[in-house]
Amino acid sequence: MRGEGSRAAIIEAAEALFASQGFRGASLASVAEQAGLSQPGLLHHFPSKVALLLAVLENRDLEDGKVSSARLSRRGIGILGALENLVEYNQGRPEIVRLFSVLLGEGLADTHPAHDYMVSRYERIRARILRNLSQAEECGEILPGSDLKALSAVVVAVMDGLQFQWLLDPELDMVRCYQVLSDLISSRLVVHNSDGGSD
Amino acid sequence: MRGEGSRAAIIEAAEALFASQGFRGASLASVAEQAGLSQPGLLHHFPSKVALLLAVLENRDLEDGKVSSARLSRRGIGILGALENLVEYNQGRPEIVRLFSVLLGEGLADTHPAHDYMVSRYERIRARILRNLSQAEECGEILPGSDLKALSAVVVAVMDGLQFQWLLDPELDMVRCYQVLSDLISSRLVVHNSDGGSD
DNA sequence: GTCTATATGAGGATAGAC
DNA sequence: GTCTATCCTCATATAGAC
Repeated sequence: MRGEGSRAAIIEAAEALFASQGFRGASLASVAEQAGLSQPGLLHHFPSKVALLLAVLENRDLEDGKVSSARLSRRGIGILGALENLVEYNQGRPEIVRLFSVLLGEGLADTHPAHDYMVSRYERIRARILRNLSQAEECGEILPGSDLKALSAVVVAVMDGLQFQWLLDPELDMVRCYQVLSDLISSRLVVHNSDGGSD
Repeated sequence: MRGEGSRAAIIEAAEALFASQGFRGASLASVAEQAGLSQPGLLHHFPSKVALLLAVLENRDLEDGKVSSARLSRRGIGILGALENLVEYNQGRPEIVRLFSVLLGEGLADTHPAHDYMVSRYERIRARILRNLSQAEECGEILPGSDLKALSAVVVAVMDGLQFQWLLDPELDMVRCYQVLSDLISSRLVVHNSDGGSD
């Protein structure tokens, strides 16, 4: 009981402290304290600080996978609305957004333990959006001839960039900003039939 | 001679090392070594590590000010093209882009010495773009009724977000991606007269 | 202006008791 | 599974000689 409870408490504490101080900035002792045990006690559950970081990322993938598989399952152009939901969802959990933003910055260094994770994360995200957009093009939901690969990168870029601005200035309304992009795409690229396109 | 030369060498070295390792990750000793002197020798020129960081940022503002005052001086909707030039320019200097991206991530923590700098930096950038877009609206260059404040944030967000993706995947073509957004804005919001609007 | 030497502290990780 | 005690390394910063 106390064993598994500790592990979860450690991951939760690490999430919070890596988010607010970064991986480098947060000490194992501070994580341990917040989790309610000693620093060597923490290292009983995770062999090293890097292992703890990887566990935090793995745990996030797990948690987010539950939500996003439901939220992002829409096909074709519906991805734009699904991502808007995600932006709205994220606006309610600044700590998680901060965690990824901070680790994204740190992870740019190719020697950082989160580097490979970030590289594949963005490959995956862009590929997913591209798949939806390509599908939308094939179905005639959007006009052909656009550079959908570039568009995918733009959509991801806007979401990330807005997060940084929002974290620096909580007054900024990410949803409203995202909608500006989404509306531009819809009104310019999307075919608006009366006989619908989504299921 | 050796005095001023050292100061410049230190700032250059710090720029490179803060970019690749972050402010926290780079040690004063490593900066000093790359600048060709000892760590206490470095601290003769800058009283502390934080002072060195602020000097690096100040120096960047100075250097970038020279270029950007020339590049970004276009009025009204011309800002979109000016920013495209900036994206292209940035694609040729990954180290500077990395510096800002890394420090942006670190600077999210409100205790980080670069935090205040980042907050005012983004306020300033958005305000500048908003000013241009408002001007464009008044001149009739773009259709009235858009949320130009949100649009400004979106434009900035794309530029930043693309930089992160590019740093993780140098294959990504930032200019091409930026153009996708720029084209969306132009074709949807910009009034295309035959009698022109820019001087 | 630059150096060597050093003070001082923090952080990650290990050893071994309970 | 958790603790205390400890080791080792590294980093910032200072003192004082040249």
